[in-house]
Formats: sequence, structure tokens, C-alpha cells
Amino acid sequence: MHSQLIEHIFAISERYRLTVRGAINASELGIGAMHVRSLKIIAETPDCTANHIVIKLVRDKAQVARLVKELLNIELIDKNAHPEDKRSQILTLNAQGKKLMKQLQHAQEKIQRQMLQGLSAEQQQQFEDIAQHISLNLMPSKD
Amino acid sequence: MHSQLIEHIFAISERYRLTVRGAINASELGIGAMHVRSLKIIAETPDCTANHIVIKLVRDKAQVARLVKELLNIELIDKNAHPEDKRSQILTLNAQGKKLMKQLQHAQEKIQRQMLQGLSAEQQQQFEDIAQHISLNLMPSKD
DNA sequence: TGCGTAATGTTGATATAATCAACCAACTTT
DNA sequence: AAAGTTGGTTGATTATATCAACATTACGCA
Repeated sequence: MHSQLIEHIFAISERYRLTVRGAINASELGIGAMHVRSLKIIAETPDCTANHIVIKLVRDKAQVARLVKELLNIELIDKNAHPEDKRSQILTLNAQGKKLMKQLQHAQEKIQRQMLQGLSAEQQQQFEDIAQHISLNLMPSKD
Repeated sequence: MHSQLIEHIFAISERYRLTVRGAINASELGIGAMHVRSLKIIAETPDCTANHIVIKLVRDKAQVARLVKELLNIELIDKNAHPEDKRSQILTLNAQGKKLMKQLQHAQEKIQRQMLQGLSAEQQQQFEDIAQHISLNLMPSKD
């Protein structure tokens, strides 16, 4: 059985996280991996709400609320009233957030080049497809 | 670029962790994913030391020291003097630890069957090989 | 239209995991 | 013998996660 498989997955996840952190001086900004992931979701989602982030990250809404609050505090994002639902706010990157997002993108591209080194395009695609398959297999079911 | 790739990796890692946790009633025992990983390392390593766990998990030795201490406190492992190095202790699973290890193995086999469902043996092997390749690519270098 | 339920978000409290620094004893190298 | 390194411990702090309770708003149904 592939008991080593999950250790490789853990290793990739942990090292990627550490590498991104180092690359953007996360400590200086007082943000961590989860802040970064939230920023990415806000960047790529029109009309992004906290609830959307909860769904995407599969996280407790309390936790996401705190992440959003922290991003507002360090002025990387703005929030605006939802046009239709008074409970919600629309989250967007502000100028500073967009700037950081660019830096982040450079860092992540570099890391991805490193991680995918020595792999053919076909292998990369296969790996991504299987990773998606596995992650869906592990999706918490509703029943 | 495969910016979704790392999100799949994160998803697999996080869901696996949660699933194992649930499967062995980790909260009852007061242990978490890192305890479990440490137990596995102790189980499969003759003459296991805390330092060996540090190397395997790529973790701060302070953290591993605390993990080991907690495992000693809940009486899943024993420690014995190292025959040659007074600084070290040899860690081993005791009867209770071995029992839990069996439970854990059942749980992990089940989860792995779930995660690998719908994948051919060849795909599984390819995925594991590429995962190992990627994790080595991300290994922190000494220079 | 009013009521009950669900959804969105917030806050407090607590638990798990991780990191940095300083320290001690033991081992290795010079 | 002294200096440097290693294995481990502890305190302090930070990051991440989860549970529970709550308030407000939205929705569905009788």
C-alpha cells in the first residue's frame, strides 16, 4: 500500500507553505498562509464574500471572519455593502493588496517552476488531474 | 500555469488529516495529526530517537520534544537510555501504542482506499512517483 | 402577514501546531 | 584541555483551527 504517498503530500504542502512565506516576507506583513490563500480567492472572485471564502477554503466561518478582519486591518482589502443582501459584504483587493498579489504571483510562479522541475508537461498534467480526483474523493460527503 | 495544483495538494492534506482524526477519535486521546505521524515513525524505526523524528518530519526540535513528552504522558510510548549516547533516548511503542497503531493502520488503509478510488494501479504509482519527485524538488537546500 | 428556520457574519474561549531563543549535558573536533 | 557541535528541554510567542453563542437578515411556508 502507498503509505508513503500521504507523507509526500504532506511534505509538498508544508514546504510550499514555508517557501511562499519566506518569499513574500510574510512575517513583516503579519500574514500567514491562510491570509495569502484568502487574498488569492478575493483577487480571482468577482463579488467575493466571506462565505465564498469559507466554501473555497473549507474552513470554519469564525476563522474566515478573523482572516478577513485582519486583512482589512492591514489595509490590503476593502469591503463594500452587498447590493442585495444586507448581511453580506463584497470584498475586493485595494491598490496595496493588488501590489502584494503581484509579488505573490511572482513568488508562486518561481516556486512552481522549482517544484515541477524535471517533469514533462504530460506528467504535470497527469499529476494535477489525479490530485484533483483524489481531493474530490476525500470531499466530505453530505450524507 | 498550474495554480490550482497546490490547492489540490492542500485539500488532500487537510482532508486526510481531518479524516484520520475522526477515524481514531483523536480528541478522546488528546492527540493530533503530528502525534500520529510521530507514532508511525517510532513504530517503523528501530532505535528511534527524537532527533530522528525531527529529521523525518522536518520540524523544530522543540516541537518534537513536546510531542514526545505528550506521547510519554499518555503512555503510548516508552523511552530507554541510548546505549552509546547519554544525550539520547530510544523511543518505542508500548502495548497500548501498538494497539492504537493497529487501529490507526485500519483507518488509514480505509482512507487510502477511498482516496485512490477510481484510479488504476498505474495512475497511483505515477502519482506517488511524481509526488516524491516534487517533494524532493522542494527540499530545503543546504547552500 | 407572521412565524419558524436558515444563512451570513461576529466574538469569546479554547485547542493544536509551529517557531524562536536560551539553556544544559554530552559528544566531537581542534 | 578548550572550543564547537549535537541532542534534548523549557519558556514565550505566534499561527491556525474549532466550538458555542449571539445578532441581524433573508427565505419559505401556512
